[in-house]
Amino acid sequence: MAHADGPIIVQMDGSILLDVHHPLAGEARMALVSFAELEKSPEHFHTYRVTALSLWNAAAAGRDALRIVERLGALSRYELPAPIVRFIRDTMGRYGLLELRRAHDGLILESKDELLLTEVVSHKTIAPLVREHLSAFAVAVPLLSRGVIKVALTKLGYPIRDLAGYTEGQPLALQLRQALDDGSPFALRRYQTDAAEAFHQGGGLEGGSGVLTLPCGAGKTIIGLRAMELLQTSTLILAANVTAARQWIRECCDKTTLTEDQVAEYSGEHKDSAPVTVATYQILSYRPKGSDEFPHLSLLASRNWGLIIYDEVHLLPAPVFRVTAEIQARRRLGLTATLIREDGKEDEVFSLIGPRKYDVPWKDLEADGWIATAVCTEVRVALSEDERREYAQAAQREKIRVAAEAREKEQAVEWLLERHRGELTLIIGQYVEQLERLARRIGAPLITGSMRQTERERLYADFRAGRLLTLVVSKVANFSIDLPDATVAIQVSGTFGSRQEEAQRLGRIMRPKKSGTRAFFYSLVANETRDQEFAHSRQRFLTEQGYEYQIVDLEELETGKVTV
DNA sequence: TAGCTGGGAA
DNA sequence: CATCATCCCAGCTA
Repeated sequence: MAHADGPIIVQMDGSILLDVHHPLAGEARMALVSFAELEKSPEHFHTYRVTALSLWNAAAAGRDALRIVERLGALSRYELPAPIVRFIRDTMGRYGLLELRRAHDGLILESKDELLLTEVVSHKTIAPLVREHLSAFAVAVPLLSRGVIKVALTKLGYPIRDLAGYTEGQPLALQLRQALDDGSPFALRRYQTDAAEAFHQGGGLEGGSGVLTLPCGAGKTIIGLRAMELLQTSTLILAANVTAARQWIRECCDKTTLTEDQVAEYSGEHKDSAPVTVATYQILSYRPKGSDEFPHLSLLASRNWGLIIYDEVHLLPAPVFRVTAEIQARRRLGLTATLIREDGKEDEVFSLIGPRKYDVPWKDLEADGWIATAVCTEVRVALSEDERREYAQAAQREKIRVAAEAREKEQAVEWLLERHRGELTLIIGQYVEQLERLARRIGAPLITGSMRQTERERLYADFRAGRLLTLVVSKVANFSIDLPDATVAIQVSGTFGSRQEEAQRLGRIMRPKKSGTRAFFYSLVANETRDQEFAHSRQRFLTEQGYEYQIVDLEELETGKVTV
């Protein structure tokens, strides 16, 4: 039932406006995030959109279309447009109309809807995969087509419920430890147990493939280890870089009963294999030039893996997708902070790894004290007259850089450093030249990709120990998990619209602090330029998670008109 | 055998 | 939309 003063407005085109100043805005956002995606987040009204994929994820999580429509109606200011109600019902209703089951030597695709089955199997992407027509309600499909057919049917709009089950994999006994080497007790947090359980439940059929989304610093690794403990089987872990890979190895040895010889690294440096093997995505997608072979992909078939863990699953490269399509009988766990792929292949993650099984909102962890309370501020600076002229004359792509490198950002950095004097501060940016200039000006060391690892570690150690309070870092901050945590982060420039990157960078200051302290995240933006557009695009994911950016002008800060 | 450098990839 | 990371490998030195 619509209310004259509801917080949301559902429009004919499928967009949903949320009045962020409404008293029920928080509640509405929580409801929306479970079945819609945030598209834009300007100051007063945020725009969400229900998409097929967001609805299927909701359906896979057991949500009901009627309940969603009811909830939407209750929060809506006006009567829901009929086409939207229909879209939600139809889309969610299509999830699981087709089912895939295991037969003696292959797979059976079946549906209670005879017409639907006839229609999809005659489609040009599906027809070649059909081996035999068994009845009006079922066709036979070869085992190896399991992944391909799932991708094809999701693209057709009829995602399959995959009930074909899994191979058990080679058994491997392991337990999480009760206490660590230093004697401190080790126990899972509630949401970690729940997330692993959500992945596992349903046991042999539906459970065992899917994605868990958790904030940076929520302990994704621990959840992976718990999944291994639930399954007691040999496991292949795929990580985004060697630092992360080694982190997994350390955690396996520290926090489970696995011994060092049971855990191996498979990377450019080491090509070892063990019941638990950790490999990088890059080595799997390595192809010698001129060749069309992937020499290391055979790792996936080299052992009878019972579980494959995809760390940072949003980074999964194309060749790994292809093999993943062929190993659909292995249990698959995807872990990520955002699930957003900047290349738009979310539907393939959905089809090949599995639907989202559990989602821990950032604000929930904040409320429970597992991550710090973050205060986000967008600080606007002006272009100088010279810069304005340069900006006006520059070609489209040049404009981006001119705005991103606005000199007044340096002044803003100095002001903020003064404001947070004595606190551990990271200054993060995208252009090395800009960062070099900035580092010189404030007299702080700069870390970029070209600095050797040993040198970086020395600076990180100084920073951690508090001997060094300010550190300027390039995109190294997007990747390395060994980067120390700070209480203040100042972002001077970033990749076009990358929500992933913004989340990572905020994550740098999210480790829980001593009680009472807060973490500060500043994003510096050049006024009246494309810098703004990019900044807002980047902020979308965190806005979806309930973070609000206070917008201030540098001038207002300097004159004391506003405080942060 | 280890450690560094540079090229190429995605 | 380009920039800057990363990684892997080959080839070199010691």
